[in-house]
Amino acid sequence: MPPYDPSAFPPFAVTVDLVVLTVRRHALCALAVRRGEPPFQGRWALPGGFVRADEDLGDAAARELAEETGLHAQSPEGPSPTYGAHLEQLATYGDPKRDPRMRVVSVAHLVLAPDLPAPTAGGDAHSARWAPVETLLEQDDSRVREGEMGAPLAFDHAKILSDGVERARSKIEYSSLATAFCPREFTVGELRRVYEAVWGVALDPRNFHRKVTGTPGFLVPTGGTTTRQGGRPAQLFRAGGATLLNPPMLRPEV
Amino acid sequence: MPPYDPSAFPPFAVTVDLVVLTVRRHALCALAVRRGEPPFQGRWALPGGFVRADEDLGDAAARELAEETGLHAQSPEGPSPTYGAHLEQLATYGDPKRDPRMRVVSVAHLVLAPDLPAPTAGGDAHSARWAPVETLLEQDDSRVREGEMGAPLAFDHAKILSDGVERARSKIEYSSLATAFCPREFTVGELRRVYEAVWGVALDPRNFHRKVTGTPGFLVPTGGTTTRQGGRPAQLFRAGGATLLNPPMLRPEV
DNA sequence: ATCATAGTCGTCCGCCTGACGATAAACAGG
DNA sequence: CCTGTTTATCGTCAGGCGGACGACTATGAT
Repeated sequence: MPPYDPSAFPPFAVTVDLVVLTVRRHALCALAVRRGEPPFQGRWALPGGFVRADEDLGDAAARELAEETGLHAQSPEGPSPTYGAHLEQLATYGDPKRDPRMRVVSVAHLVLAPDLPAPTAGGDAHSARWAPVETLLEQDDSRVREGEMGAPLAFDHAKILSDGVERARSKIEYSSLATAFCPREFTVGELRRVYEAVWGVALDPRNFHRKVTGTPGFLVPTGGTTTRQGGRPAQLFRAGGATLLNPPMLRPEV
Repeated sequence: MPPYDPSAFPPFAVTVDLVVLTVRRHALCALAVRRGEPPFQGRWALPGGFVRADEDLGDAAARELAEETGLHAQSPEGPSPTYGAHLEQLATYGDPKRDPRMRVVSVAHLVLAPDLPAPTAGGDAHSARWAPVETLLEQDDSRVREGEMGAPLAFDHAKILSDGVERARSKIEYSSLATAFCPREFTVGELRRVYEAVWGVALDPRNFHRKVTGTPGFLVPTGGTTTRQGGRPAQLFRAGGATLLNPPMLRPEV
């Protein structure tokens, strides 16, 4: 079987970009890296890179994630033996003008990770940091301010980040994915603060407690307790086997 | 700004594949085309083709859709002036071995269309037909039978079709997308048959009627009635402005 | 000892849904 | 014309779940 005539189709570069989300200090944060070369030199961007010649898309995303954060990605099917982050494909962005240099199609992936100490400056990223998603998104192109994080994200990364945040917000409604933001063992209150940070709302602690402990397979108690949040000791839980929440967790109106 | 060194990244071909779903004779059906050339010559596959050099991904999907079916795709943002089908990006498939000829990344799109007369044999597809999704999916690789539709779909198209069907099944739960399967004006019973075909279940006509007519913005009455389904005349409705159903339509257990 | 903080259990009420009876309006056939 | 069949539409009732909120518990801080 002869290979395609290379002139019969347009050549593309294919990259993966990562929306890595975590909850830090009651705020939903995303990982951003500072670009060290044109275009958009000095601007913040989502981590990412080229897909290698013999690499699947998910593998490329997991490799970039490990290079940027040291996180071991957890494949969607079956939990991996080591504790890691949730990784799933988000969407693909292929506007012909999204990269001024050439035609680049980017397959964006969404990563939900527990709070990490600090981004490792390893890899080819010159610097990396966690930033609240509102900070990264509020910079619209009309008013580019100077300062710490004053310019909008490079390329179409604001759109990608926005899509990733929206996916996370809706997905924790009907799945147990919010536990991906928590450490291996966590309390009901810690899980509630995840929902509050991702949705940007306040939830009633009593109704939340009733809901999550009453959903079969969502949480399994480990037997231990902790007082790391202050107050009365709270039971520790681990994520249960259930992945779908039925009925879903209801996001409060407006 | 210098362009990339073409040797600095691997070359990819980028295609779009379409999962075009409709409801025909109480069954969820997908559009399949017969391949006229290797690989998988003579086998059924999803319609699709190369993305052009200066074409966005959604535009390529809409173009392929028009070539295969004559359908005018309705962009996600804002209904287009002419009546058309719903089109959205589904997922991207990039296994290095998914096409034996070369590295091909396929951005699959999902199309929900009302019942069409018959697929137009135009375009480069040698033949096209609607087939129930179970027929297309039940052929596993272990037992390739002869006959009308006896072989599994080409490439990884069974996986793509399966993902598209799953997306459609879950999306009609919490959105008004089921109306995309209906003609411009339709009855509550016709809409119910859409849900029954997509989910493969029987729904209570009275509870369904109460639910859909009680959800604000889902349906707007046109004033007319029809007896095309037999029995007592039924009110005609058009899809309302609401896109999200809150609370969602509940899919019966098991 | 007192207060602040966080966690956990219970109660009440309204809304939604599933199950299902009853009526209405067409058509087919005798 | 009458009757049976089909589909549409309206009502009723009970159970479940979620929002609002009171009450109590168990820590650490002052």
